[in-house]
Amino acid sequence: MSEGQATALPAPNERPTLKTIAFMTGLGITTVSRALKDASDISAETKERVRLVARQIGYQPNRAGVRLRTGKTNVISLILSLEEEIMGLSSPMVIGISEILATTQYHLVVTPYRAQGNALDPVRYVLETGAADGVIISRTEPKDPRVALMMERNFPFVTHGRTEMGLAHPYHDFDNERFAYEAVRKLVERGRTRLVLLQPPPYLTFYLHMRAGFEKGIRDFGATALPFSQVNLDASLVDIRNAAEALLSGPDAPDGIVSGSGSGAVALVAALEASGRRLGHDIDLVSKESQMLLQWLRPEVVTMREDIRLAGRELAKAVIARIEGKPPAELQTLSYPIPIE
Amino acid sequence: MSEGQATALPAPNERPTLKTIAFMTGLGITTVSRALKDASDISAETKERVRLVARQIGYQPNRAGVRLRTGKTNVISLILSLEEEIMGLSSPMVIGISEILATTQYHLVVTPYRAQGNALDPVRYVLETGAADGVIISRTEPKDPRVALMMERNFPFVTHGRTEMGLAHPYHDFDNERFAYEAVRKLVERGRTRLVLLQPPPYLTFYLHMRAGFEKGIRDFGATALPFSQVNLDASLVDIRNAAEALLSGPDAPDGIVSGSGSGAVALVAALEASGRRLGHDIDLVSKESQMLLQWLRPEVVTMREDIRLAGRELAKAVIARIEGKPPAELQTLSYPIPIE
DNA sequence: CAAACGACCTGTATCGTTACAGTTTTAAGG
DNA sequence: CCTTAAAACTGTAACGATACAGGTCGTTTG
Repeated sequence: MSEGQATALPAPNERPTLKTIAFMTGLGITTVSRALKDASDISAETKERVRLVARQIGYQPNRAGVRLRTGKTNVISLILSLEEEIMGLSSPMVIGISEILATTQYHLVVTPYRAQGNALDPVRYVLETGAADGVIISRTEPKDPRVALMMERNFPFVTHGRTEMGLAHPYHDFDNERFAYEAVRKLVERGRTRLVLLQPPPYLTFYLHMRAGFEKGIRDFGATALPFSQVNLDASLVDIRNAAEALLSGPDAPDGIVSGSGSGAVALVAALEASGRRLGHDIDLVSKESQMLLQWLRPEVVTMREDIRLAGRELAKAVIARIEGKPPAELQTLSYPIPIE
Repeated sequence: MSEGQATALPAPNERPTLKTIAFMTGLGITTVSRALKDASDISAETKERVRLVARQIGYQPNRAGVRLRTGKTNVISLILSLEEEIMGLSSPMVIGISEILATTQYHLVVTPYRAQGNALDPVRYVLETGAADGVIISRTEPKDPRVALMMERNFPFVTHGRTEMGLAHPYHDFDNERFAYEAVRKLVERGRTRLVLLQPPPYLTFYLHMRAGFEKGIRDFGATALPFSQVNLDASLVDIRNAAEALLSGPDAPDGIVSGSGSGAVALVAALEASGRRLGHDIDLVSKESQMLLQWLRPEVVTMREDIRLAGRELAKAVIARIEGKPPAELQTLSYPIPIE
C-alpha cells in the first residue's frame, strides 16, 4: 500500500477532515473528495469504503473550506423588513423556511433592514460579498429595484409577492385579489352595500391586487366603494383606529369593512365599538388573518386565513430549485385564502 | 519601490482582497493584513495609507478566508423551539438580536428544532462543526443539559431564562416571580380570593419562578390558590379552553386567573365567556403579554408587558461580551414586567 | 568600528476543499 | 511485442487570510 497525500497523521481528537479519511483508507485526499462526490472515475468499491469510513467517524465537510474554494456558501439569506415584524408575519415564515432547509445543507441567515428606503442595502451586501447562494425578499413593489438588480446579476432569489416588470422570476404570493373579491361577496351576502377597504400601502404590488379584487367585487355584487385612504396597513394601530373613528362618524360611514390584515382589523374593531356600533349587527368586518387571534376573541369578524408558514416552505423550495438551475417561470406559485369554517 | 508578495495583477472587476490593496499600495499582503488590524509593528503612515485605499475600494474581508484560517465564524446561532414560535415570541426576539448584530460583523443564523427531546441536537451540531462563535438558547430547564455541555466545552452562549445548576453562565430573564406576585396583588385588590395560575410546563425553570411568585402573593395578600394543572402554556388553545371550561363549571371554580402568556389568556377569555361570566364583573384575569392584542380587544384583561425585543438586544449583547471574554457572572440581567395603566 | 537593537516590512506555510493535469496499471488492438 | 486506451487513482496549486519566523536598514552602544 503506497502512502497517499495524507503524509502527516491527523490529530486524534480533532474534527475529521478529508485528510483523516485519506489516512484511514490509505487513499489520497483527492480520491476521497471525489469518492464522496460520487465521481465517475472512482471505483464502486472504493466509494463504498470511503462512504463507510466517513459515516463511521461522522465526517462533515468544512463549510469554510468549501466556501473558499468553490464560492458556494450553503446559505440562504432572508431579508426582512421591520414592518413585517410588526405585523407578526416573519415568525411563522422563518419556521416554514427552516422546515425545508433542515432537510438540506443550507443554513438560514436573517437580515432585517430598517426603513423602506434601505431595502436595497442588504441585497447589495449579499451580491457584493457573496454572503449567500440565494435570497428571499418580500414586500415587493411593481417595479422593484431589488428584483431588477438580482435579475441583472443572474443571482438566485425568490420574492414573497409579485412584480410587474415583465420579467419572469420565482415568487410565491397570496392571492390578495381573490381575498378581497370574496370578502366583498361575504359582505354583500350579509346585506352590506357601503364598503371600505383597509388597504396595503400603495407602492406595494399587493395593493394593486387587493384593490382590483375589491373593485371587481363591488361591480359584480353591486355595492358601493367608499374612500378610506387616510391610513393603510403599515400605519400604527392607534392611527388606524383614529382614522376609522373619524370615518365612522362622518357622512361617508360604511356598513362593511374589508381589512387586509388581522392587526388592522383589531384597530378597526376598537374604532367601530367606540362608535357604538355592534359587529355583525350594525356593521360587518371581513379580515385576512395569519395568527388565529381574531377568531378567538372576535368570532363576529369574518376571517380568511393566510398560511404564512406554508409561504415560508414554498419560498425555500423555490430558491433552492432556482439555485439548482430550474427555470424561473416554473417557480411561481400562488396560495389561496382559506375560509374559516 | 520593491515588488511585494502581490506578484500577479489582481483581476479588475473582482471583489477586492488583501492582494488588491497590496498591489495598489506596493506593500506586502502581510503588511496590509497587519495594518488593517492596527498591529504595533506597522508605521502610522502606512496604516493610514492602507486604510484609505481599503475604504476607497470598499474592501471587506472574505469571511471564508478568515474562518478557515482562524476558526472565527462571525456567526451567532439562535436556537429556537417551535413551541416558542407558536407563542409568537421569536419574531420580536430576532429583531432585537439583529438590531445589535447590525452594528457588528456578526451574522445571525436561525436554527429551530422540533420537539423538546431534540433540544440538544442543534447545540451539539454547533459544537461539533464550529458553526458559530456563540449560541443563544431559550426555554431553559433547572438542570439544563445544553448548558452543562456548553459550559464543559467552555463555549460562549447565553440563555433566555435561568438555570439552577450552581454554574454561573450569562443569561437574560424576565422576572416571572415578580410578574405572578404582582398579578396576585392586582387580583386581590379587585376583591378576588380564589385564584388559579395558568402556568408554564413544569420542567422549565420559569415554572418555578412563576409558581413561587404566585404562592408568595397568595400568602402575602391572603388569597386561596386553587389547582389548575390539567393544562399548561404549551397546550393548544383548544385544550386550554376546554380545561378552563371544566374548571369553571366545577366546585373549585376560581374568581381570579393569572395567565403566564397572552395567547393562553385568549383561550381563557373564550372559556370564561362561554361559562356566562363577564370579565371584570364576575371574574378577573391578569395576563402577561408581549404582543399588544389583548389590550386592544379585551381591555378588561389586566396585562403586564414582557418586552421580547429588549430581551433579544440583551441576549445579543451578552453573547458578544462573552465571546470577547467578559466573565459570565457579569452578564446576567433581568427585566421586569411593565404594567399597562 | 563591530555588535546589538529597534522599527518596519515581508515570504512561507497553513487552514480544508476542489479543479486540473497528470501517473500508474492493466487490457485491448494491430 | 509495441502502441493505445481506459480505468483508477494522485500531486499540485489555488481560494483569502493570518501566524510565525525571518529580513533590511538605520541608529545606538561599548
